Parts: sequence; C-alpha cells; structure tokens
Amino acid sequence: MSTLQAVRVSCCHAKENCLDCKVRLVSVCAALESHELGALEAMAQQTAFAPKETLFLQDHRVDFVYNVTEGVVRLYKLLPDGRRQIVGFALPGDFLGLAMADSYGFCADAVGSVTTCRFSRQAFSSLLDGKPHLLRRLHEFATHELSLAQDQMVVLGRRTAEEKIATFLVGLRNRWARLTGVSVTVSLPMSRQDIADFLGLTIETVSRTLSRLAREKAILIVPDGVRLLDPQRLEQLAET
Amino acid sequence: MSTLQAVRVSCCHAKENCLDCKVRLVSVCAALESHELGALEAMAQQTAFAPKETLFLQDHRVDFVYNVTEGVVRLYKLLPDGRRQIVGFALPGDFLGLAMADSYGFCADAVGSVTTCRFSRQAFSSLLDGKPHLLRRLHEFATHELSLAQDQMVVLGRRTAEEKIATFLVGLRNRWARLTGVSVTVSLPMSRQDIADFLGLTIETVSRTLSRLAREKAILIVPDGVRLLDPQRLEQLAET
DNA sequence: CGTTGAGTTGACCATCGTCAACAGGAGTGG
DNA sequence: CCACTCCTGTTGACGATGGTCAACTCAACG
Repeated sequence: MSTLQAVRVSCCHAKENCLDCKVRLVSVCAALESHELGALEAMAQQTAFAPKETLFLQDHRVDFVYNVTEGVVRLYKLLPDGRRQIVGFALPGDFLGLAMADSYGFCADAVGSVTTCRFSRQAFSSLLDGKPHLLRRLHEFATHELSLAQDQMVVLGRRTAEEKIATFLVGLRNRWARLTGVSVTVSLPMSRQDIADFLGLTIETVSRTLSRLAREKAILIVPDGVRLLDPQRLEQLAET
Repeated sequence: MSTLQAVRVSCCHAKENCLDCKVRLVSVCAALESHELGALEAMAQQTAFAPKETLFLQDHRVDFVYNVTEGVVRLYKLLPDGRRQIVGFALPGDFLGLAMADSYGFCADAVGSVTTCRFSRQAFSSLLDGKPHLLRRLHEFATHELSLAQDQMVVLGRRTAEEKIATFLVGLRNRWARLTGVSVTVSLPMSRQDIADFLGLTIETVSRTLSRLAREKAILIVPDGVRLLDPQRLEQLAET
C-alpha cells in the first residue's frame, strides 16, 4: 500500500467547497473573506494519501503546498546513517510549505489515511502577492510553528524521558482539543517509533515509560491512544 | 554592570544612517529601497546593552522589536526548576520580534556588548501594514529561523556530544562567514555554560569534548574562540 | 496455521551527568 | 606588590539514565 499514488479525489466531492471545509476556520484560509474563497477554490485540489504514503521529500523542488484536512502527517529529517528526527506532526488545519521556499526542508508522509487541499506553489504564491492579509496569516502560522519548535528544543535538550512523554501527551491532547473538542482520551495514530524519534528516545524507552505511567495509574493504554487518568500529574511533569 | 540600564546612544551618532548601516544588506531592512529608509530611520533608536544585560524577558509584553547591529544575544527558555535551554544566538543582522506577537516567547540578554536598532512594535507593525515586501522579508526571516530550529532539533534529539560540538562550531563558522568573511578561527563570545545549554549538554561534557578535539588536533583552543585545524573532520561529524 | 510487524519486557552496558578538586586570570584591597 | 577572592574552565572518579541486544507476546493477514 505504501507505493500507492496520491489520488485526486473526484468521486463524490469533485468540487470541495471551502465554505463547508471542516478546517477552514483553524487554517490559513480563515484569512480570506467568503467572497475571496473562489480564487482559492479554483486552484485547490483535494488530494488523498494512503497510510505511509509520501507527500514530499526533503530537498526536493517545491511544486505544491498543502493544507491538511484529515489525518496526521509525520515531518522528519534523516541523518546519513539513518538516524531520524521527527520535527513535527501536522494535524488537520496545519499548512505544509509555510516557507514558500524552493525546496522542502524535511520529508513528510502520511501516518494514517490523510486528505489534503493541495495548491501549486506558483499559483499560491501569486495569490499571496495580491493578498497581504493572507501573507500575514501565513506569517502567524510560521511564527507559531517556530514557537512550537523552540518548545520542542527545551523538551529535547533539557527534559527526562518521563517528562518528554508527559509533555508529548499533554501537548497532543491540547492540539486535538482545538479540533475535536476536549477529551481525556488522546488519539495516538503514530507508532512508538515515531514517538521515540520525535522525543529523542528509543522505542524501548517510550514503551517502558508508557508502561510505568500506566502501572502508576497516570494513564490507561487503549487501542491507538491513551486515556489520561491523572492529567494533573502529567501537566506537572510537562510544566514549563 | 549587569544592572546597567539600556542607553539611547546619542553622543556621536544620534541619527544613525540606515544607508551606512553595516548590517542593512543582511537584515530585514534590505527589503526597503533607499527612498523608503527614511520612514524606518525616523522610528529607529540606537540602543546599546552591556554584557549580560537583559533585552527582554519571556512572557513580557512586546513593546519593542530589535535589529541586532553588533554583538551576540543569547535567547533562552527556563524551566521552573532552573534548567535552561538556549534556543539560539542572535548575531548582527538578526531580528528579534519576528512574531510581532503580544508577548516574547523567550528571554534575551547580551552575551558581550551589544548594540541594536530598536523600534516600537506598534510603529513597526504599522509600517508593515503598508509594505507587503517588508512583511515578505520578515516572513522569510521567520521561516529561516524555523529551519534553523528544526536543524537544532536534530542536533538535540539525535546527535552525540562530539557531533553536537562539531555541528555547533561549523554552524557558527558559517554564520560568521556571511558577516565577517571566511575564517578558520571561530569566535566564541559565549561561555561554556551557554554552549552546554544550547546543545543539551553539561559544561563538563562541553569542556571535555573540546579538550579531546584539541588533543586530537581537530581544533586549537584560543582565547574567546577556537581555530578549526581539521575542518573536514568537523564537517564530517556535522554532516546532515 | 505460519509469517510478519508492532509492542513489551528484561539483562546488560555506555554515554553522559554529578560531584569534587584544582588551575589560572581578573579584580580588589591591605 | 602581593594576598585574597571570585569566576570560569578543566580534569578525574563515580554513577544513573537511557541505549543496546535479545527474547517474547499478540494481532493482522495471507
């Protein structure tokens, strides 16, 4: 399945409507008024990706930028010897290609099934030239990403394994909360290896730490996620 | 000296001239044509900081944004128990306040003596509203910072102590090269503790690793810096 | 029913952190 | 001028956190 090509979704919603879009209000598109959405719709392509399918590779030419509408995308960098660092997980509403640069700064592939709203970089860049408020929105997104990256630098450089896991769970819960409402169950569609590569740990340490937190009744491990039994304890561990 | 107030430099260059500015071409100001610089000059204040003096604190209201013109600024976040992560070093030409947000995301203080070009956030933001090309330049700077932060995530999460030091030295050499020309001697105005807090190490590990690299003739430790005796070896260690 | 891949757990170990002692330079005051 | 302190940096001994290697379980799937 991992070799499937990205498909232009065309069956039942050939012309997705921006106004109906579930993520419009949390994504860059919110910068545009209803009457401006036409220009965006005209250049948007609904594109679906199968689990593990690649959206783009590091250092490749940027032909498209993406707005994630469903699913989770893994963003990562590789060292020559195969070590991997995941620099982020993109959730629905997140924008890939903020830099509008010539080449991608990292690899991106779908964790589970993913749908995106895809734009040719050139067309999007031109639209940007005429819409400073859209550029400002893009800039806000970029600085928000920068802020997340700096928080993650603290996690990677100065936190213990247990704190890393707690920070990850609490952070992900808060991100999901913006999208799907508050819940004590945190969906973890990514693998243990992904979590390890995000937190600068090994898969064994992630597994052991989750097991210990479960043994101590701070969390309950459920299929594809965890339930936070003692959010306070976790928030304490994650506290900035 | 660390309690000195920031001073408005006014003696010999009360009205600094943007056209003469050493860092104009590498800083955000390069987005403006000569005839647009007047508006910038009108709102700029040359401001100097003594070694260790604070430019701003995390979570404080953003009244000013800064363009570093001389010296090095340490940017860092603190955990409640005092652990510190340096998220970056700002060199001449770097801009502090990219986010144009309501509060600073990190603390900033001068490593050695620092001079900056300071703008009221409000005035700068207004200027931005009328100058989309300046906003675009700011956005480029923000995404460049994001890219550096992601590189640093790889360093913090997936590199050994020796690789971290090598990556730091090579990276800093390359940044100085843009400003002062190519040199095999890398100026290190920051302390060992600063380097440790940037790389997620302890001061002892930094000291030991530098000593070992010196013993193995990869570097030569000189006052306030190191000379790269075997750049190839270091670049190999730093290789992405 | 065998294979595969993800996850868990245990035993052992190495890298890096902790703690402590010491060296050298800058600044200060007798 | 010299003794003294303070601060930064270096080095050594030891230890703990997290990594490595290996065995095992379990679910999915052909």
